[in-house]
Amino acid sequence: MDSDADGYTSSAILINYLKSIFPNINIKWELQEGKEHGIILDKVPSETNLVIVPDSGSNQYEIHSALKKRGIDVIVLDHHECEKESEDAIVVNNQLSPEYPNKNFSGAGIVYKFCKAIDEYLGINKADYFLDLVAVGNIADMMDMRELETRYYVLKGLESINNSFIKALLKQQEYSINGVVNITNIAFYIVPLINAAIRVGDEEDKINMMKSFLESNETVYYKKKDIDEPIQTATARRLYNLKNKQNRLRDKGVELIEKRIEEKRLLLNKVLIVNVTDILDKNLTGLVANQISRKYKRPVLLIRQKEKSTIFGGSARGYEKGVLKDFKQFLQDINQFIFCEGHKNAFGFEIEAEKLIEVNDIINDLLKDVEIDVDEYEVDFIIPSEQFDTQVIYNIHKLKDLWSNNVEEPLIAITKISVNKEDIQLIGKNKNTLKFKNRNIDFIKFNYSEEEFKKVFNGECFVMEVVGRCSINQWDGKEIPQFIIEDFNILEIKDKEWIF
DNA sequence: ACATTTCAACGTCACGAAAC
DNA sequence: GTTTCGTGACGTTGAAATGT
Repeated sequence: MDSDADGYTSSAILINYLKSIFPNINIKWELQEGKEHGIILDKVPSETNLVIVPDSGSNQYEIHSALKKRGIDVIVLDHHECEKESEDAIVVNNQLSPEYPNKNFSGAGIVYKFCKAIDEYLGINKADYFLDLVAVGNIADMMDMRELETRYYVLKGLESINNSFIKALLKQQEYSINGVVNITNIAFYIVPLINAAIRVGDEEDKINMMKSFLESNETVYYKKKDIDEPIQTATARRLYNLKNKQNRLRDKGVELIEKRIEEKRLLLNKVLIVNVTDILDKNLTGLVANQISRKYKRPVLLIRQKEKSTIFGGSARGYEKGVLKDFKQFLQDINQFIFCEGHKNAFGFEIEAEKLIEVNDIINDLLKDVEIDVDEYEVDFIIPSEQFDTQVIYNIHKLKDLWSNNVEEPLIAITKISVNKEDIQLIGKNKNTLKFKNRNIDFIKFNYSEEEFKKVFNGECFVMEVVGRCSINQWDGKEIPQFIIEDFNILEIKDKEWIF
């Protein structure tokens, strides 16, 4: 099984399902150690009858043939693109089938469909019980949620969480999740825990995670409280701590890279290209790249020399708020990379070492007239403040369970807001939350420092435009509609404006 | 989410007893 | 008299737990 969240969930669906209908079935599972995918030939035990590969393995043609020669059947349950259908394995892959229109269904989804087919064959209905795992797998694998079938199963899965480990993870995060099990909360508070275990956990952590997904009824001694607790509870807590550990490691990495950027004066470039060979853990490259691009407000390429070769590989991040909205396309158009694969603003790449300097020059030339670190927002709605009311907020909030990958919560610009100085304040324990009221709606901006406040709000009345998102603040049993500011602009400073 | 508090592990240093 | 070894106090560090 693959070592990513979709790999874990798809394998768990398969094993849990098979065990539920064939209680005496003998299943052995094997974890992939690194980022490799598919079957490892040497790890297939000699007495094996059947190998099933969830979430990968479509293109392991030679391995399929080798296993076939040993008299072992292979079933591939995959959603990754590949050249052709293997002749020596049974391949279930939505990308290969012209008959099956849904190309945005992850490994967990394909495994579910496979179980559904067994259901039909046996005249039973057991696969649906595992839709919670289907949901987590598809959310984790960033499937396009505009795909109606995928979204249907995801929402259905989240309606009833059956898996004891997902339950334990939700319990661990109950403070943040606040009882709302929707796509956003799974994506922000559950999936990152699984990913943290995969990135910075050790072998034992990963095995415990899989056991937990497999509904193991093992208990673990919890020394601090002197009790035995279910492995699911212990693992959920462990993953939470691993997430903290990951954050610390990430921040340490960011510090090192920042130092390098300064020493090498890399900010003179429009796109940051930083060599991180030997100074940054491989598993953290993407996370660190995120932080760096956010901090310096520009796209970043963290590169690393591939062992014993002249090729550099690495992790790229676009600056989403910036002028370049599709960094991958931008780099592909330069035509110098061996490949760029992944999402628009988060992807991996490889390039010949000798081309790096040239690429840097090309980028600087292409962007020579562009101010790279300026924020530019693509908003979904522009609403003049006099048309903005609480009804808008309620209407958007009603849809909160739909927000997901490619179905993002709308980003809204409110224009022509006029506020008097005395209606603007810094609140909170740390005095770092900006708040003002306009036409009876609270506008909030988090993390706004006192010195910034003094510098910017220097005058009597301010005309501004803001971009941000609608939300409803639930506090003390009350629901208060509010607008969370992401960024704002002051257009004009005037004398005080009287309402009457 | 993030800050703060608590806990556990580790290294090191000093001291003294035992070994040489 | 010198070296080695073990022990325990102490401080440092990072992990884990808790609190809001």
